Amino acid sequence: MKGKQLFAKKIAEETIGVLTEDEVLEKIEFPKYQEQGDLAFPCFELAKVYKKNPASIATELATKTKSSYFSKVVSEGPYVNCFLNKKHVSKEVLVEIQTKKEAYGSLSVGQGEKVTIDFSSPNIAKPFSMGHLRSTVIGNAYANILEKCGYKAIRINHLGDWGTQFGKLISAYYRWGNEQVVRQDPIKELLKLYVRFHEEAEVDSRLEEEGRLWFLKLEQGDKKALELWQWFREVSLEEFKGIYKLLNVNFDSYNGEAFYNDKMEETIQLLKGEGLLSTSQGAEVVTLEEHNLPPCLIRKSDGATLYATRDLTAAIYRHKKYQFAKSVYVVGQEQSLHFQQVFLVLKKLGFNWASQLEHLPFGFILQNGKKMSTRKGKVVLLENVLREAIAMAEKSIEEKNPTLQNKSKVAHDVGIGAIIFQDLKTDPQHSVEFSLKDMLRFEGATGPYVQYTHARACSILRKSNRYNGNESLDGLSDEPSWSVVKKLMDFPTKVQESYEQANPSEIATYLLSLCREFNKYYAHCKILQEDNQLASRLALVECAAIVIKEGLSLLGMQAPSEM
RNA sequence: GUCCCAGUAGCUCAGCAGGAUAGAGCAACAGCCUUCUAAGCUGUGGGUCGCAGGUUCGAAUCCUGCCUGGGACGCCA
Repeated sequence: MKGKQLFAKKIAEETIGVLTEDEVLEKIEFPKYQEQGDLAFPCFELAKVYKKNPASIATELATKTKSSYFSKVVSEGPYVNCFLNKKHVSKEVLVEIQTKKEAYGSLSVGQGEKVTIDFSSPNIAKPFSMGHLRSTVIGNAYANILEKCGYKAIRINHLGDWGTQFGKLISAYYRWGNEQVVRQDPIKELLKLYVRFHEEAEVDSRLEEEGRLWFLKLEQGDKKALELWQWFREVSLEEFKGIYKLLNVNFDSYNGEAFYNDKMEETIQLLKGEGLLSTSQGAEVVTLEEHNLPPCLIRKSDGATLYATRDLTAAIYRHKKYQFAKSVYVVGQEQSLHFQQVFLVLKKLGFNWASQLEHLPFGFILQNGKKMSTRKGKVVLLENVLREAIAMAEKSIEEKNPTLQNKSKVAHDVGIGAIIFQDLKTDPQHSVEFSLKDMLRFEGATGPYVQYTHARACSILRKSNRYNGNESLDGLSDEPSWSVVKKLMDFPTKVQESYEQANPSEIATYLLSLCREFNKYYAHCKILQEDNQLASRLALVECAAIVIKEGLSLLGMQAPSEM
């Protein structure tokens, strides 16, 4: 990275009055092909100013740009190509990583400020679906990235534990439910009831009515309704916590929608006080005509509250409680309009912190090109998938490394890692077709591939019994190791990009490229070989292990040292 | 109908604050384990970057229109 800065400085010195150092820095690119060097500066812009052809400008600049940091600077067509001094730069990079260890790549932009991050948020009495998996792993990874950037992340699981759906469920339970049956396998039975409700409601419209009525009762504190709700919530949460344990995800708060019940009246009064509420078709709404958006529904015509009311209340509560610098919602893209509305209503209420709210949408998990639907009962249960992944990892270990210690722990880390990585490697915004086959794949561009690379690196370090990381090194200048060093140099930039774009997949794809380079290196160089480069090679292996482990940790994955 | 998102190799995806020869993985085929973990590495084949215009010295990348798929659009969340 310093090389880039220096290159920019040198170029700027030669183009005084035309380009500033920062402008040069912006234009510098990384050539695609190794023969073209490590850094490149295109001269098209200068050609316009100097009214000369870019190639001759490049030639001129190339001869003038010199530093002990560069091994050579040459022109190639309209580009000035810079080759860094491999030995010099690699030594500096390796020492930096060895010194900073897992703190390598950390940023301080957050300055310890708080960011609340609302993610996972499954619905009570429904199975934990693949869609919630996305929210969970993306949210958790983004929270880790925020922390890497100096923020204090507050992880909030905004449980879907309130709403009309519970009226429907209670109604269904009273119609067809049986306590014994539900106790045996709560979520599965409750889902059955929920699905049946929707099936029957299609032919009998009175059911919808009844469901709404039960929810109203629930909201008014009806004892029987509350008891059932409480029961549904408890058994569900228990099951969810099992999944979080498997995924190794923790929350600072499980305050779901119900938590805001007694706080919503205040929000409604606030809206009323500001004169924002109006009545429309019997419901109370905040109009957003000036933004060309449909109105935000605050209270239904039957007096019950809505999703938006709860989200408004939650935002206000969270700001009061945490004084966040940012508040992020990792929720599916189908809710984009909803968040747009909620954020605008808060702005209309005069909260200047409304601009610090951010919806981080993600795409659907599709089945045959269509969104999965819980209502029709067509869901793939996450827990089964996780268990299957672990079992497959176990089988793999039996085949490949039967004498491994800690087999079950490693199988867990690898199986879960495969699932998490599969999800995080694609851009969150993109919808993805559900594929069990891809999730359970351990070869190629997968989590286990990255973990395996790490384990290999660790294995070498273990075998080099004399290496302790304190040997003085003189750097490496061969091509295979240089490719790895360049990747290692990229890590801080990637951390920053993944933060700025709120995109964990930046880290995942980066790790794949680093591992690819490392594995090439591993295949082509004998590392444990007694010569005067041994310490440098081992340092390279150690640094690769550090960065891979830290990268995986940002994604919420473990990095076993053997597998 | 209005708005949002996507369309890159047979499949899954990178690349998209414009830049040199469009990259991986899977699948197919051909190789590499008496030497650091073969969950790996090497090679071969495979592309009108949805279509048509435009901006630019230069477009997969930016703009406009169209086509295709998905989603959202008042009492679900």
